[in-house]
Amino acid sequence: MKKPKLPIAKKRGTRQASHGLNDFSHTLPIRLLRARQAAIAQFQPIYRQYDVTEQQWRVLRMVTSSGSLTAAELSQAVFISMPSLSRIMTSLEKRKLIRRRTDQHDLRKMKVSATSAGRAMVAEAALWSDARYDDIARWFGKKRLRELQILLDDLVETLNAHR
Amino acid sequence: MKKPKLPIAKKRGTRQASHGLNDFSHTLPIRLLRARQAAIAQFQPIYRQYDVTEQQWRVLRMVTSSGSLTAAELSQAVFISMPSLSRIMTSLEKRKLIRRRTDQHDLRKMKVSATSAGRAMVAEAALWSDARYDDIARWFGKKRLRELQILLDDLVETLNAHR
DNA sequence: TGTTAATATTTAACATGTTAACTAACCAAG
DNA sequence: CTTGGTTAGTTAACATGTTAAATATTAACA
Repeated sequence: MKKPKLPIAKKRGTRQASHGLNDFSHTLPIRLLRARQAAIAQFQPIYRQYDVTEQQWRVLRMVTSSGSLTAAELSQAVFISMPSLSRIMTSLEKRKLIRRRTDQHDLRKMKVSATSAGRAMVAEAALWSDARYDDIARWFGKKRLRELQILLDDLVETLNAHR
Repeated sequence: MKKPKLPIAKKRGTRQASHGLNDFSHTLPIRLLRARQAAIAQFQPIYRQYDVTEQQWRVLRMVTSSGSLTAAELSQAVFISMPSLSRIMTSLEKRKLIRRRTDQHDLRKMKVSATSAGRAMVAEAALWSDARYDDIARWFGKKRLRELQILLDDLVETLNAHR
């Protein structure tokens, strides 16, 4: 309620960093998108090297680190919708990096697990990935990074509470 | 250089909200993705009502608020790649919400502008959109929201500086 | 001036995001 | 045991993200 609207954030010559709330091209969704792309870009060389997409990497890493999950559990964990996950699993299965089996106790469920080839690949790539993650923490500051993560989680919680 | 590697963040039974740095399923890219989806979800009713996607809305709003831009300028402003933008413009043009004309001074460039129908639609939808944005600021706290935005911008700057 | 390099946009090919429809298997009554 | 509702997963259809190639135009310069 109210709309003082600020003096339009005094357009500065650079037209760069105005942290205003209603500057189009700098809305919250766009900021989050930009941050995500910048973050992913840091890992791009690794994805290239192993010929996987960011999403495939998320799936592979999760499947490798957990014994064996159902598709639904995996979907939740890596935050990829079931339809997308279904396609990704098909492609990873073709490459023999993961395996899908129907659960013996509930024939609707699919248990997903990594092949030894998949495990080997992730083990190798994870070294680079972890190092990159440490770089980011060092450059940005561990404290600020943690602060950002908490804010992000809180934002999600707040928004989901109001739906 | 160095790898103290922390005591693996002492696995806690819950395996839920640890704000740790290397908990799969809670990496920075996934967190940013989740936050973005939660934010977009707040505006979904509006997109539905006007039958536009989030991206189309970004384009429409920017085109409407700026007199007339080139496709490249628009692409930068709304953070959508030229290939995607090209398709989006085609679809918005079919719906007669925007117009494309070749620049008279440089026949390579395309000037994009909103039709009066496009302007009318955005003017109406923007009321709802702005209200939603204010809601978010109120729920989450203006101060924290600004803090988050600054952190996001700084993260982008930091990451882009190290490429 | 004629060749070549650079710029702006589009198209193509493929992976993913999203919504809805579809299939198969479970499960709770009756 | 069978009807009807629910759950898990896939498929379909369409929009977008991404990379590379294609086109057209402009700029640079020998």
